[in-house]
Amino acid sequence: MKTIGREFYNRDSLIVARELLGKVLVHETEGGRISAKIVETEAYMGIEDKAAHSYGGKRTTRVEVMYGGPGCSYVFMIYGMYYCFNVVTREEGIPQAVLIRAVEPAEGFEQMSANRFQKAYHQLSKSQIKGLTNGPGKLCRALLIDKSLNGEDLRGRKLYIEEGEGENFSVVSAKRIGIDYAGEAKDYQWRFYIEANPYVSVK
DNA sequence: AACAGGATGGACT
DNA sequence: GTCCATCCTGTTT
Repeated sequence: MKTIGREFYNRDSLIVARELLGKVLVHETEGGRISAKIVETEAYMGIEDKAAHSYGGKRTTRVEVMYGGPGCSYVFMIYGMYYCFNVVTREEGIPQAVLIRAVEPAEGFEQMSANRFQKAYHQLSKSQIKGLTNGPGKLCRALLIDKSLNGEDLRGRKLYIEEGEGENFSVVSAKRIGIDYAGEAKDYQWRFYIEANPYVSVK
């Protein structure tokens, strides 16, 4: 399958967020290949977006990779126990990103199951299967994504995104999640997901 | 189904 | 010292 190139990411997050739906996130780990289809994303539009970590041009150690070139990862810790995985968009100096909020498992079910619940996949309950990767913190656990992958070039051999099957689906846009502090920006419909997909975090 | 509360630590002021 | 781009569990409708 074809890895997605730099120019794909060198556009506004609002476009990239939509187009990442249906693409496949791959992590080649020591325990094998884990992959999953991207089913829910959120656009963070940088300087003018009150919900973005880079709002107002804020430039700290944490957000530094958002100012780098397109197609790198931005991984940050949230609430002391979870990580969130983003793809950096736009050219160097313009700090935008797309948060990957939910994915649908494709390969590496046993590893994901162990990473999330320390159990074999066939031992999972129905709710555990449904909850395997349907949230930004959950998918990072399942795919073994942590701070050590911050700034990783997503066109490398370790962590990358591939073209999907090109199947047809409808895209739903909705308000972003968990950003009530962001003033009027909290109501922007900058979250996108594949309609009726069971792994979407919030309908 | 909806809500309440707690876990837990790094980044930032 | 305060704030999180979250998740899980228990309790109440």
